[in-house]
Formats: sequence, structure tokens, C-alpha cells
Amino acid sequence: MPELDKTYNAVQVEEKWYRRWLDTRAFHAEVDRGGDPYCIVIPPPNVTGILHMGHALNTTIQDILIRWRRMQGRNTLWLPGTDHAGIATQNVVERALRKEGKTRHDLGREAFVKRVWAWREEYGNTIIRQLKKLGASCDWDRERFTMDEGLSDAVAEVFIQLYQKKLIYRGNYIINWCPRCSTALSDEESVHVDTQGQLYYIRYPLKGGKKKDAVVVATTRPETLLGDVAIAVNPRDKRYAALVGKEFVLPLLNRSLVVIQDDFVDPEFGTGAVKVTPAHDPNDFDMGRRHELAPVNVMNDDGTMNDSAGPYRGMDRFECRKRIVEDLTQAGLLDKIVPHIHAVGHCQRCDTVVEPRLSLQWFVKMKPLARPAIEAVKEGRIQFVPERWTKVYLDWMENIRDWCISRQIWWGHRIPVFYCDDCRQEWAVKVKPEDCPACHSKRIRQDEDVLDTWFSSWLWPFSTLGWPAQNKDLRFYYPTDSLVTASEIIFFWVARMIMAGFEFMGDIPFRKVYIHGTVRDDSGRKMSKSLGNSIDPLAVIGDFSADALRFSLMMVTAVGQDVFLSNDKFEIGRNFLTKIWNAARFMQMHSQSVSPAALSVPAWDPRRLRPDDQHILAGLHTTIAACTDNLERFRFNDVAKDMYEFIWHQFCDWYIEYAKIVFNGHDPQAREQTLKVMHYVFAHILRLLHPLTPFITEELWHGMGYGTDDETIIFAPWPKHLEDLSELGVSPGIVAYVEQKHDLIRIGRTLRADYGIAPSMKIRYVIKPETEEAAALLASDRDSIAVMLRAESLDITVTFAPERLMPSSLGKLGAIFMPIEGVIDVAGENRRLTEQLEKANTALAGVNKKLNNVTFVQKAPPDVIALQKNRQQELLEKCDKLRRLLAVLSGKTP
RNA sequence: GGGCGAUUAGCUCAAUUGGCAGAGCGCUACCCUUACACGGUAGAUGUUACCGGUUCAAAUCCAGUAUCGCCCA
Repeated sequence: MPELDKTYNAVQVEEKWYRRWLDTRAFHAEVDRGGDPYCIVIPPPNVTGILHMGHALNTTIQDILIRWRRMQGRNTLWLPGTDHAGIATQNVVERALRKEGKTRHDLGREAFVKRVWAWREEYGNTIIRQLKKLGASCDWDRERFTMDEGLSDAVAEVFIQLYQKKLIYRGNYIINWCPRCSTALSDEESVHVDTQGQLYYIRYPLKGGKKKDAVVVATTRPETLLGDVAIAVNPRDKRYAALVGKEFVLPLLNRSLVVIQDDFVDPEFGTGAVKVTPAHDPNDFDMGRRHELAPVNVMNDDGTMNDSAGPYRGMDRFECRKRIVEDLTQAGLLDKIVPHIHAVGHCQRCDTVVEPRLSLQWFVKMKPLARPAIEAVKEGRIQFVPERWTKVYLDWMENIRDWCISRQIWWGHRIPVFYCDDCRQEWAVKVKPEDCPACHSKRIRQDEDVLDTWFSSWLWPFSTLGWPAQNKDLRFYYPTDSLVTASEIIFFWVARMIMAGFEFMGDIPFRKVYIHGTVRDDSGRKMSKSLGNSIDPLAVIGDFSADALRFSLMMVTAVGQDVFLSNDKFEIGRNFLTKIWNAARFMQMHSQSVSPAALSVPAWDPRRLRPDDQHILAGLHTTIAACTDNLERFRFNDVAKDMYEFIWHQFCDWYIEYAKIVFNGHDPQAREQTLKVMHYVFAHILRLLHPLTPFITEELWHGMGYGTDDETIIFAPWPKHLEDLSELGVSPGIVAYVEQKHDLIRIGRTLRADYGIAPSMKIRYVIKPETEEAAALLASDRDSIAVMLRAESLDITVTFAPERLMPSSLGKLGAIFMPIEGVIDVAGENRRLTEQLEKANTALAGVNKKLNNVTFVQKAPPDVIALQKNRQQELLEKCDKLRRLLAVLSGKTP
């Protein structure tokens, strides 16, 4: 096997393996391969998107799940693709046009859409290329796009089905209007932002009355008064009871408004009297309907005032607001202006202030669709992880409102509804018809609007598998298993997919929904382009490698918690990879005589395992169990920590150090035995680690010779946890002994450090074992302990009685003495041992207090009591020994 | 205004069923020891936000307060 490079060249290695994986179609899924299906559909990123840390986190988690299940032998499909992102993509292309001094209207609809397709051909794959850099093991042969033929067919099919079931309807309602994008938005796309605004108190004079006879109403949007049709008060509000039915004059326009009563009015808000503007406020719209008031729309599509605005016609809405305030002041009708914080809707795409506006739109009736989707979650057929999102989902679903699905843009799925200009027929059909089915007129036209992008995304778990065609992929992989996404799109996407799953497939779309946190910067701010605080994952990959990025993300990401990132966090992963690389190099240096290929299975003599071998094997199997369990529970952070702890602090810190002693010795059999155990453990480590860090594990899998050239670790079986390790030659008592031995070595090193003895200086140690049994174990282990202590010599003597003052300390296996030459700092030594004694005494007092407590003994479970009794015994002995050591120090004979 | 979450070492977070409060980073001292200085050895650091309660026992359960964050109106 070729020697591993001195340093790990991640960039080169990662490129090499990803190309190889693609060339061999290692990620490709086939139904015919059998096995239990395990499918994840990717949350399709926008075609306009470029990779950010949120994607990196989301993708890493999915790749971990997929690679792990693939190794478990599941028939694994990770289905990738992109989303056409209607408004966002249209905006991008319009911006490009503007640079040429053109608008989309200059091109016309057909040419514009062509232009968008051209854009997508050129730039639409950016994010897919970037996902590949992360190591994503998607089945790229199945990559889908929400505008491709099959998915467009699914969208049309769904629209027509719902249209025919009368679950899709068209009507005049208040919707969120973005004047900049010039389209309707769903409620979810209107982002409420608390904004410091003003509350304007405006006088509406009594018709034919004196100047002081006026009712004062408060509003945050004075320009909408142009669309007022009434004044409303609460029926229980005695202050205004006398005014009900009276007519008042709308300032500036002199329209007459009647005072009505409606429960909706909050007597506490403003003056308790409100203006009613049905065309420009959702609540007023409802009120208008209740009182049969005709709405007056005073605005155009672009946010300018229309003819109904009279003298303000043509003005921008905010300009108009200023002028109205001025004019009201002039007329003496503005009572006061009070600062007021209120939530203002903003366009999710362009951040323009959303205008609630009356308009003719298409809607989906959601209540009937929600019912089974609510049940499925309540019954646990779909589970959210962490569980608390269940409530968020249910709250939204139980108060669900109809979904406005039409958009007044050109890029997207055009609504498949046609109108006949002659007989007024309206019908929905997939393929553009020749003539009207009712009167055969040729004067037919298609609805101009396109559908909300989410109207294609909500079908993603089955449309990507071929629906509406019933093929074997769909039958095999649906329902998918886990959905991995961020909380921001629970309403946009997750909830709607569940509804679509039931409506069109009659079944859940996935079983588990894992909601991960939001990626933030070090000071807790959301990472965003506008704040300039983003960390570019590709830059991180360049600087640290994809494996380092992935591992670091998992190390710092607590379950479902937000992630706080800064550049130095990626050093965790990079340093870890370097550590593993060097451990592999160490093994390789000592492996000339054996063929590691034969060593990845247990091949040693179980009767001849050293305690250290047994200890590392036990540690490995504990780690296998923990990792597997934590993966099942989506606890990726714990998986990463388990691996880190085991590899660094067990395998490298202890086992490799012990191995050095064997390798430097002269027993070829012991050497071979150790190598066998070491390679067994390392081969398991690589497999456990592969889902987290796919590249380095593949590189080392081959570098160490664990697989042949045409094999890949991708399909290496996931390590199996052995409950009973005796067949490997591991006994629990010996494993416990090694733990205590580590303790003793640590204590010995501390003695050395306390006395400021240079690490290079070899000194003598004496261990006085606690028992004959411990003495035997320690004696057979003496050489390795001596090396770990950097001891010149090590005596193990049960009967050891120090002939003079010497530093000592106490472990569970026994006491360790450091007979150094020269003057002993008696006072210092006294202080050290006294401190230990005090600590033990305090602990003992705590235990005693518990055990002397009658109710504790009565009520605590037996195992807790036994634990405390054990501890009491241990502490008693420890105190006793420490007292004896102190006695030696003070010259008294023990 | 309604809901959800958070508050534990300097920082970022763990702590499973209530049962000995831990890790990583950072910090201090020593060390270029033969896989690794992207490293090793040893060390310091806690009123678990606050106030009550339940319990033999509370970081953990309950009630309240404060601060921060998110979602929804």
C-alpha cells in the first residue's frame, strides 16, 4: 500500500473522490435492488440561490442520514432538485433587463419567459454544483426542477382536481399586494415587522353640524381615508351610542359617512371610533361585508392613487400620506399625532411595504385539506423532532386560512383556466383547447396569472417520483422517510406537503420532520447578505475542507437549536481530521508485516488480549451503540461528540500510546495481536465516521487497504454493536481495571507536575496496590505504566512502607509514591494531601447526611441507596489512607 | 396582544427517568518525547438568571419575576 502523505491534502482528495463517486454512480438508487426503502427529498433550493450556511447545515444533516442508512443496507434514495422561485427569479431577470433599459413589457410575455429559461440554463445550476462540493450523495440522475415537464403536469393535474372539487375558487378578497413586484402574495409571504409609525387622530365633522361636533378616529394610514365608507364603534361603547346612525363628513372629499356598530371595534384602541375602509384593510373588509357597504378602492397596482382618490390621483401612496396630513392640518381636522409601534407587512422577496388591497384572485379552500393532516400529526404517524414544533404546526393548521395562489407575474405555472369571451364559459384543462367546449367559439383566452411557487413545492415528495403516473418508483419510495428543514418553512412547505400527501396520495408524505436551527453569526444575528455577516461555505471548504465544515457544523449544532458560527469554529473539524490522518500514518508505519485487509475483522486470539486491547474494544462498542442510537434520534451533535471523544481521547491518547510500547518491544506475537486489534478498531472508526466526514474516511479506507480499488466505504456495512463482548475476548472487570489504571497514571503525572519535575527527567515511582488482585494486574502491566509515567523504574509492592518523606497520592487501585532525591517540601506536601482529605471529607459528610436521613433511606429507590453506601465505603477508606499518608509525612509511624 | 423557546465555566453548549453539574474553544504552566505544535502533559474557572413551592433529593417538576430570541395577530 502506498505511503500516506505527510499532510492531508483535503482539497485534492475531496475532488478526487467526488468525481469517482459520480463516475461510478455510487449514489444512484434502483427499486430493483430491493431492501427496505429509505427516501429523503431535498428541500429544493431556489434556482436563484447560492449556497449559504443554512444550506450547508441542511445538506450535511440529510447526507449523514442518507449515508448512514445506505450503510445499514437500506435501499436509499436522496432525491435532489431546485425550485423555480417565481417572484425571485423574475426579479433577477427583470433587473438584468433594466440594465439594458428594458422592462418585461417591452419583451412581451412569451419572449420574457424564454429569457428566464435562458437565464436558468446558464445560472440555475450554481447551487447544485455547490451542493456537490459539500459531498452530498444525492441521486443526481433524478434531479428535478419544479418547472420541468413532469412537475408541470403534476401541478396542472392538481389544480384541475381541486378546481373540480370546488376546493379552488376565484373571488374578490383583500389580499397582500406588493406594489413593487406588482403581484398578490399569500399571508405567509407578507412578513410582519414591528415598525415605529404614527397614530393620526382625525376629526370627522358632523354633517350639517357645528365645527366642534365631530367624531375623532385614529388611523396609522391616513391616506386610506379616501376609501372610507363608514365610521364604526363598539355596540357596548356608551360614549358613542348617541352617534349611531348619524352622518359625518369625510374630510377632504366631503363624502358623507354613517356611524355603524360592530363588535370588532376595540373601544380601547385610539378613540374607540374607527374609520371603515373595506378595500384597504382585511378587518374593514369583513366589517364592510357584514354591513353591506360597497368598498372604494383608491389605489392602482403600483401603489399610486387612482381616480377615486380625487385630487390625490396619481400620487404615490406615501407622498399622498404626507399631503393628506398637511391638508388635514390646514383644515384644522388633525387633532394630534402619537408615536405608535405596529406590525407592518413587508414583501418577503423585496421588502416593500405590503398594501392590503381588494383584488380578484384564486384561492385554495384549506379547511377540508387540513383535517387529515391534523389527524396524522396528532396520532403520531408524522412526528416532529424536536417535538415542540408539533404545537406550532397544529396551531397554524387549526386556524388555517384560505391560500391565495395566484400571482400576477409571468414566470411560473400558468393557471390552466380558460374563459370564453362569447358565452362566458370558464373551465380548467391541462392542454390549451382549440375552442370553447360549450359554444365552440374561438374567442377563448387563458387566465393571465401564474401559480404561487409553493403550489408546485407542496407536491414535491410525490411529483418528483413521477406522479400522476403510477410507476414503481412512486410505489416503492413513497412515503418518504425523513424531511429535514428549517422552522421558517413549516407553514410554507411542510404543512402543505402533508395536506397534499393525503389529498393526492392518500397517505403521509414522510414519517419524521427534523427541524434544525437557524445559522447565526457570533453575536446571534441571522446571517444575511444585507448585514454582510455571512460566512461563505465555499470559502470554508477552500480553507478547511468540506469534511471539516461538516464535522464542525455538527459539533457546534445542538439539537434543534440555532447555530452560532464564526470562522474559528471550523478549526475544530480541521484539527480533528489532521488527528485522524496522523493516527492512520502511525498505524501504517508499523503495519509493514501484516496485511490490513485481513485485519478489519476480529482475527486475534481472544485469550491473549492485553487489558488495553480489551478496554479499547469495549470503548468502541459503547461508541457504536451510542452513535447508532443518537442517529436514530437525530442527535447529530452527540454523534460528533461521541466520535471525537472516542477517537481523540481514547484511541489516540491512550491506545496508540500503549501500542507504541508494544511496537517498541521485542514480542512479535504481541505486536501482531495489537496491530489486529488496532486495525479492527480503526476500520470501525472509519465506518462510523463516514456519514459525517465522507471524504477522509474513503481516502483512508483505501489508504489503509481496508477495501479493494473497486470498492467504496459508501457501501461498507454499518458497525454492529455487540452486547456481549466475551467472544472478542473482553471481560468487563478488566475494562474497569484499565479505567482505574488511567486514573493512577494521571495521579502519578500530577505528582510530577506539582513538584515541577521536567517531563524529560526520568524518575522512580512506587505503587502500593490496594489488593493482591490489583497487584497482579498492575505487575503484568508494569512496563506500559512505567512508560506512561516516564518513569526510570517502577516498583509495585503491596507491602511498601516509605522509609522517608516522599510525595504520594491515592487512586482506587492503590497509592502511588514518588521517591525523589533532595529536600521535600513538607509543608507543600502536607497542604496537598490535606486538600485531598478535605475534599474527601466534604464528600463523605454529604453522603453521611443522606444516609443518616431516615426519610431518604425509607423513600429513595434501593439502587440509589446502594450507590450512596458504596460511595460512603470508598470515601471512608480514602480518608483513612490519606490520614495515614499524612501521618508518614509528619514523621509518625502509621 | 397571544404562543413558543432560551437563560448552566470567559465564549458556545451538554447533562437521557429528578439521584456525584460536564465537554469543546479560550486561558495558565511546562514540553519541538519517534503519528500529530492543526500536537502532548498538567492546571484554574460554577450562588445552574431571580424569587417562592413540591420532594428524602431540583439545573431538571410547579407558580411567579426579569432579560433575550423566534413565531403568530
